[in-house]
Amino acid sequence: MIQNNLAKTPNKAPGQKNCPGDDPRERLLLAAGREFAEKGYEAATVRDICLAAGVNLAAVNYYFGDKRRLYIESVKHAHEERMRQVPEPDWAAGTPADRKLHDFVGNMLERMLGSDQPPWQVRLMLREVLQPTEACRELVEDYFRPHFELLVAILDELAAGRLDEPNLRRAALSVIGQCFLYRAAGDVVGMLVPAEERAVLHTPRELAAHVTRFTLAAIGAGPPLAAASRCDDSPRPEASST
Amino acid sequence: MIQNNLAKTPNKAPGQKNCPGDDPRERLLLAAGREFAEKGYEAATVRDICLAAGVNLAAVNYYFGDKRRLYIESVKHAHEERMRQVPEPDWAAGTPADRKLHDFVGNMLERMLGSDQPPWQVRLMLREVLQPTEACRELVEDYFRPHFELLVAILDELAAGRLDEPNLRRAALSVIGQCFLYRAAGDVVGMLVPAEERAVLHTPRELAAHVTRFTLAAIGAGPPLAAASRCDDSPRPEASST
DNA sequence: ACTTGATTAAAACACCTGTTTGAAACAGGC
DNA sequence: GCCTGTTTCAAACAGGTGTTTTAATCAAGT
Repeated sequence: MIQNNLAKTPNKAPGQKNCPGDDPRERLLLAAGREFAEKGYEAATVRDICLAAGVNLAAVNYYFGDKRRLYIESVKHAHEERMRQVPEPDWAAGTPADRKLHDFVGNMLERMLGSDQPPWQVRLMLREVLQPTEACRELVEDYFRPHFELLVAILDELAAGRLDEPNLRRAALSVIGQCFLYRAAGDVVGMLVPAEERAVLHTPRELAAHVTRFTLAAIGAGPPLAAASRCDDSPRPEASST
Repeated sequence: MIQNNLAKTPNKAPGQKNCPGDDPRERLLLAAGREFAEKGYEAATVRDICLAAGVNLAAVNYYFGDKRRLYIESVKHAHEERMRQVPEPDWAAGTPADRKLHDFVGNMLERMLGSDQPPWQVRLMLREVLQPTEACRELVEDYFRPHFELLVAILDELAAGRLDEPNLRRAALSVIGQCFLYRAAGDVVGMLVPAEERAVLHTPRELAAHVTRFTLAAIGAGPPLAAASRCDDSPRPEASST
């Protein structure tokens, strides 16, 4: 009768868990993620979460034991789901590096901003980035570091070995920073840029083009933005191996 | 006896308000700012704030009427104080634009990261940026927009009129984004970069140098990072000097 | 010295929070 | 049938929250 250790997973139907109203545990994870993402850990209440999930108040204790553990699990869940939603691009051998960079940036912006509207999973992860808790380290190792290393490798290819590791890392952070701003400070950016300009130029696709051009020029693998340079016309063909 | 409208300012000694233990209102504003910056709006309690400020619990109601209004006032207060602490650079006429960019970036990083440790005022403003409340619009108009316009003007000077307004704005956001990342996601950056490298290269001074070089190269006003270009040796003298 | 108004202090007030309880409902095994 | 373990439910708990009240204190003003 006394439930000292938590019920990991309900006993019924362990095979089929994709039905929407199926698993109360799954429903809790989903509702909790949404609520935490929107309001933050403190402001989100387990009562609202349970109400949104359509489960009893005691379920959070039954399945997770604690609000804190529910939060951690919901972060992991969101991150796993988001990884499934947006897979890393897989390039054919011989794809030019500048194309890879463009795809990578586009992919990252797509994941951050979403094609239609920013997904709550990213907002939840953003909270972890800004104020790390226990769930953060895992998030970094499983999710951010592989992407980061991939970006560094692409930049290394673009620089053709002319940049050492520290400079490659800083350049990678410059790329990420450019994208990250639109995600984290999107509201403020929206106040600084005219609305019509935002509607046209601040789409994931346009932003990806801008960030890619900006970065290629910065590391010397593409023409500068203000393109009236001395060595124009030939935008450095060395990095477009094809 | 009944205090329907709030006491705007205490009656005693309106002239001298710089004494540390002087004005309870001032002390509340300070303690509230610190507390809100560290824990966020919901997690910070008026009891802790009053304890830290050394005032009675009822003082927050007496001077501000409300927790929410105390928060808003503390944000404004922090922003005003931070503006006083780090004044905008004032260049002599004829200062080369690339020098201006370097100073601007250094100033922004200094303000964001602090020379010794990140100031709580910025952390408080950061929260507003990430999740705007009523205090945000005022913050943007009074604080961010002037800096943003200044940066756009510098970039315009560097591009020598070869970039239109939208592109200038996007370039400015690229500059801000590069700096912003280290502030907002500093912890995650710290996990991705080796500690010794961070200690040496992730200081405001070094970061300013990197961001400036990156940006100058991107808009075509400086040599690219991987500097083995075809038109090498002469890194576009139009904006050099120093 | 008395009055007046502003300020402080302690206690109490509702209300909401995360968490726990104990019993009821449900399943499958014998 | 009955029993067993799992899952749900409504109610209550203990503690903390923002806010309000009430009286006490203080500093002039006259």
